[in-house]
Amino acid sequence: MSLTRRLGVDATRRRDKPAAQDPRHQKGPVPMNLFADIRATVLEALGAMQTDGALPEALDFANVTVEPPRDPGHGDMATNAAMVLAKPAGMKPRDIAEALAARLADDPRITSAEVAGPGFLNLRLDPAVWAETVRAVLGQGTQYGRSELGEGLKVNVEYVSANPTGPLHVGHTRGAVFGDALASLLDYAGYDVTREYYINDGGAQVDVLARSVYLRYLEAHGQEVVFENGTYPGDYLIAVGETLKDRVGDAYVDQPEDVWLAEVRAFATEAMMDLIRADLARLGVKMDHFFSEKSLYGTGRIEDAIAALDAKGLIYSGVLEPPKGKVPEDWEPREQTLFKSTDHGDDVDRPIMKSDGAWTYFAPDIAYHYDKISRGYDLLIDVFGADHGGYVKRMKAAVSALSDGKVPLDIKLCQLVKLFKNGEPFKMSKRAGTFITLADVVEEVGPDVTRFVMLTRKNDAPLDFDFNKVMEQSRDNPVFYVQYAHARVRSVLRKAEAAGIAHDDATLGAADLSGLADEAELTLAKKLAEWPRLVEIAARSNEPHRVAFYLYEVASDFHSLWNRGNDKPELRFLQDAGAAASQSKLALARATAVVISAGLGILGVTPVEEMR
RNA sequence: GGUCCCGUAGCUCAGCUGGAUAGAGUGCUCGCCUCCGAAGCGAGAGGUCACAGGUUCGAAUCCUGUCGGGACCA
Repeated sequence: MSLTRRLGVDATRRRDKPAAQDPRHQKGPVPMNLFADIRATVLEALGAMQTDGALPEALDFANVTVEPPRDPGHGDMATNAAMVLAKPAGMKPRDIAEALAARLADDPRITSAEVAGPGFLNLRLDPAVWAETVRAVLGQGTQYGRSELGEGLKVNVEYVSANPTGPLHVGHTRGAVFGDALASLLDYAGYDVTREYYINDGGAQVDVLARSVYLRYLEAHGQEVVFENGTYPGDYLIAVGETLKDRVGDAYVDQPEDVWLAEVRAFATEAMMDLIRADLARLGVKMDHFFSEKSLYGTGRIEDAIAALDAKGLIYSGVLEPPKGKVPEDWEPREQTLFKSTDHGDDVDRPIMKSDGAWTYFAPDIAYHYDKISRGYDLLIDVFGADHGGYVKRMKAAVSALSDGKVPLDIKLCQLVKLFKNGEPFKMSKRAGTFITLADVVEEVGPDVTRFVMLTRKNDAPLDFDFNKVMEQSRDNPVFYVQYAHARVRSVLRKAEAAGIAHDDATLGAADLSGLADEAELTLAKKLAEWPRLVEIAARSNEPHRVAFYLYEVASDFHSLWNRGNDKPELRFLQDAGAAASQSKLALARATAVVISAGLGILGVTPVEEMR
C-alpha cells in the first residue's frame, strides 16, 4: 500500500515508532474536545455550587452529560445535570437548572443558558467558539480528534484468524475490515494497539490441506487424482503442488502418508499463509503479529495454561449432563477433564481434555489467551464470525479466570456476509472450489469501496453484499458521497491556488474567521466540533461503523452548504472580493477535508483528490 | 430443548452506553445547472420503534415474558 493511502493514520501509527508509543508523551497541543471542555465547565460550576451550599456534598456527577440536542432549535449543547441530580440532591430539577444557568452565564463562551422541558439546560455558544474549532482543526490536522481516552493502555485486537487452508473469501473480508478499522480507531483514541492473527495450524484441517496439496503434487507428476474424503479441490493448490514438486522432486511419489505428511503440512501451511498475507495486503491490512496454534503443542504451553487454572481450583474430572433437548444419538456419559467455567459466568462447564487424553479444541484457545494475558495486555478484543457465537461465554470465562478478572475480553461478532449476484443470493463452497474470494472483490471494486461498504453496517447486523451493485459503483454507495465531498474541497483549493490565494493551513488558521456566520456554515463547523466526541463514543463501544455514519453527515452538511452557494454567492468558498474574503470560507472547507481525511484514515479508505 | 444476536418508514439501515416533536438513504411526487464539480441540493409524502407488562421525572434504548427471523450447541 502506498503511504498516501492511509495518511490519516499511518503518520501516527505507533508501531512504527515504538519510542513514542504512549500518547501521553506525544508532542503538540492537547486535542480539543469542545463537548468535554464544556462538560468540565459544567462540573466546575456544580462543584462551586456545592462549595456555596447550593448543592449538597457527595453527589455523583458521572451521569451528567453534555451533548448536542436533537433539535438544533434547542441550542448548541444541552446538559441533563439538573434532572440527574434532582433526586439525590433532594431538589427540584428547575431549581438546580436555574442556579446552574446563572453560574454558566459567567463563561465567555456561553451566551445563553435556558431551562427547558423537564429540566434540560440548553446552552448557546458564542459563534467565535466555532471559529476556534475550525482553527483547531487547521492547527492539528488529522491529529484533531485524537483522544487520550485509552490512556496508552495495551490492547490486543485479534481478527481474521482464518484457517490456513485457502485464500480469504468474502466472509473473511468483513472481519478483516472491521478488525482493522477497530484497531485504527482504538489507536486514534489513545490505546497502544497490537493487531494479531491466530493461525489455526494445529488441527485436523491442516492435515486435510496437506493431503490436498499432495494430490496436486501427484498431479504435477502426471498422475490422475480424485479429491475425496473432504480434500480441497480448489485451483489455488495447483501451483502449490507444482512448487512442492520443484522442491522435492519425486521423493514423495507413491509413498505412505507417514513419510510426507508432516513436511507437506508445514510447507502447505506456509504457502497458505503467504496467500492470506497477500490477500490482506490487497485490503491494506497489515498484522503486527501472527501467532501459531501449533507452537502451543509439545512445548508445554497448553499444560502451563491448564495448570494455571488448576491452581485456582477450576479443573476437575467429571461427567457432563447431556445437552438439554435434542440428545445426540451417539451421546454417552464420559469421564472428561473439565474447566469450571460456570464460576466465571458460563452456562455449563467445558471439557478441555477428552477421555482418550486428547485436548479439545478449547484447550489451545485457553493457552493462546493465557499467552496474550502474560504478554501484558490491559484489554483483549477478539473479532469472530457470528458462527462462533457459542464460544463467547467460555472464552470470556477462561480469560476472567486466568487474569483474576483483571483483563477484560470483548468479543465482537461479525455477522456473515450474504452475497448477492444479479439480484440472486448465491452460496460459496470452499470444497467445490467455486467461492468468491477477497481478491476477486478487491480487484473488481477496489479496497476503498470494499472497506467502506463493509463498515456501513453495525458489526452484529447481517450485511447484504450485492456484488453487482458494489461493482457498478452506483451513486447510492455512500463511499462516493463522502469521497465527493473531499474531492470538492480539493477542487476549490486548486482553484484558490490558480487564483493566487494563499491556502496553506497556517495562513487559513490565522485568517479572520468572523465571516463564517451563515447557518449552513455554522452547522458544518458544529459538526466538525463533534468529531472528537464521536471518536470517543465509537471507541468506547468498539464500533467503527459510527465513524462511517458520521462522515456521511459531515459530507451531507458540506454538500448542503456548497449548493447554497448556488443561490447565495456570498456563501461560495471563493469570493470575488479577494483573498481575505475567501480565506475564512477556505478555512472551513479545508477543515472539512481534514476531518474527512482523519475519519477515512481510521476506516482505511483513501481520501481522493478528484473523481471526474 | 438451551445460549447469543436481531425485529425501527414500502425497501435497506442509523439512533449518542435512559432524554425533548424517533432520523438518513432508496423508492414515489415536485422544484434547482448563463452559478466554486448536479456522483450534488431543496421541498412533500411515508411510523402502534414486533407485542404485553415492569423499572422512573423520562424507555426505540434497561429488566421479564410472548411471537417472529438468524447463528451456534461434548
